[in-house]
Amino acid sequence: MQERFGRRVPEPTVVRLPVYLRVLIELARGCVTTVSSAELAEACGVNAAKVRKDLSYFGSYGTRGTGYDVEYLLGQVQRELGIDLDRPVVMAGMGHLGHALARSPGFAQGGFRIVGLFDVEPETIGEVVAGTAIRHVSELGQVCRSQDVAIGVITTPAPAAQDVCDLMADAGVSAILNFAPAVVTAPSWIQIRRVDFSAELQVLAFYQAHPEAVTGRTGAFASNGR
Amino acid sequence: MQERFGRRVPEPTVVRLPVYLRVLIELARGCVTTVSSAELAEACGVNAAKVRKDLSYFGSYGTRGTGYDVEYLLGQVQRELGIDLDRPVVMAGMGHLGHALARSPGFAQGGFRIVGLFDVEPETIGEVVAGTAIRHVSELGQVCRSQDVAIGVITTPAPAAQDVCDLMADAGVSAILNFAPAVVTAPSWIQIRRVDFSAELQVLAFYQAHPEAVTGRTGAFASNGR
DNA sequence: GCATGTGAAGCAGTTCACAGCG
DNA sequence: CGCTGTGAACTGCTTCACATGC
Repeated sequence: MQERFGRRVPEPTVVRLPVYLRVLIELARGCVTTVSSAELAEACGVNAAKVRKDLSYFGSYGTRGTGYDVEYLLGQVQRELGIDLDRPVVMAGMGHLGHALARSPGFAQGGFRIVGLFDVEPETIGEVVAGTAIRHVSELGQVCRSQDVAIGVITTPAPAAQDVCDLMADAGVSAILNFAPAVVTAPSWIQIRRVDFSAELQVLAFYQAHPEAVTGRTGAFASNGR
Repeated sequence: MQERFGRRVPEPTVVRLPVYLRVLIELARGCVTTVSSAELAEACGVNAAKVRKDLSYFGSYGTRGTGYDVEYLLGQVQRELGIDLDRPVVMAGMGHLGHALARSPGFAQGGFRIVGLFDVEPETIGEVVAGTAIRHVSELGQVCRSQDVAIGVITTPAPAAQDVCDLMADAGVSAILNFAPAVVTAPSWIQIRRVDFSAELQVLAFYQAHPEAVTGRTGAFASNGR
């Protein structure tokens, strides 16, 4: 317990951390001071054992017989997610999706700072979104390098996604969040996560067509009985 | 082999199907007629054994010694995903994100048909997006019931998400795709998938802070060596 | 000969169940 | 006494490796 390095953290655990964080913020806002693993689990739609195991990868943050102190646990989860650090981010593709995401509270809230917004359309270039002017994508490399940007977000149409990905890779970006409906490839040291609207719809459609295949997930992505 | 029911399909397999579909469409467009599991795997960023196992859940679509016929496999994957069917969908929350998604090609392409767009802002109501006029959210229930809508998409700000979810649940929707940065709950028979921009960023941030924890995923969401 | 399809082996994440401690 | 923290059991996805069949 309580080792910053050592125990390998399973990816599903990492993916659940933001969910815990969101619920903890909600609890703190509601002036709840203490929460048990069972209550936290309920609110996140997971089970209590999973909550305890997940948290145990990072340390012993609870009090036996009582539960977890909301404020303290909140701080610990934030620290684990590295939210206290400042993380410059660039985004390419400033259509509606780019606009929506650039303005979303998720950025500032997570310690992410937009240092560059890019597009190719002459009429959008110069427009200021979330306090940053949209520039031509040809400037992406220079901005990334000068500001030491590690995270890039792709919100272009599918055909442009791979080109933008290549630009980001060349500019030294080491993590890419790809919203374009395309599979992009990059050198193996670059971490890519895809967020794919139509793929998600298709998964729902699959389970509509095959109700017998529904895994009774009570996971972070599922619902549970009110 | 070749049983519509019987073998349980693992969820990770279901999630990969849309990726295969996307790559197959790309191959077909490029007039590629045949593909091996190794080639398909390469293009999707997974390994060949996984491709073969995944496809085997649905039938024997390949030819030994040759590979898979692209057009035929494409059709089979589409059929498995139920894309041939017509699926009415409603969406609530017509800000930038709603606009972007409503216009995205993922809808029509996947057999999804928008039958209702909803918001509460007087100035957006009446606006026509993707051929459908935005209505007040109070009409959501009536539209869902009359058109037998099974899939709902939530693109509202976080505070409205649970209310909209409740409306959809009451209206008989059985699958919800939630883009709002909030954890919503619904009766257990409703399937919910969350798509959370800031959570994804936070996951990337975690791995930036803990490079040693990176699982060498060559998954559908990762990259591989060009 | 070559690539699929698939049991069997391996491994990772989940769940159990209880010891430990406030 | 209650709830956390965790080894151990379990479940299920992934990977292997090879028989099968074009």
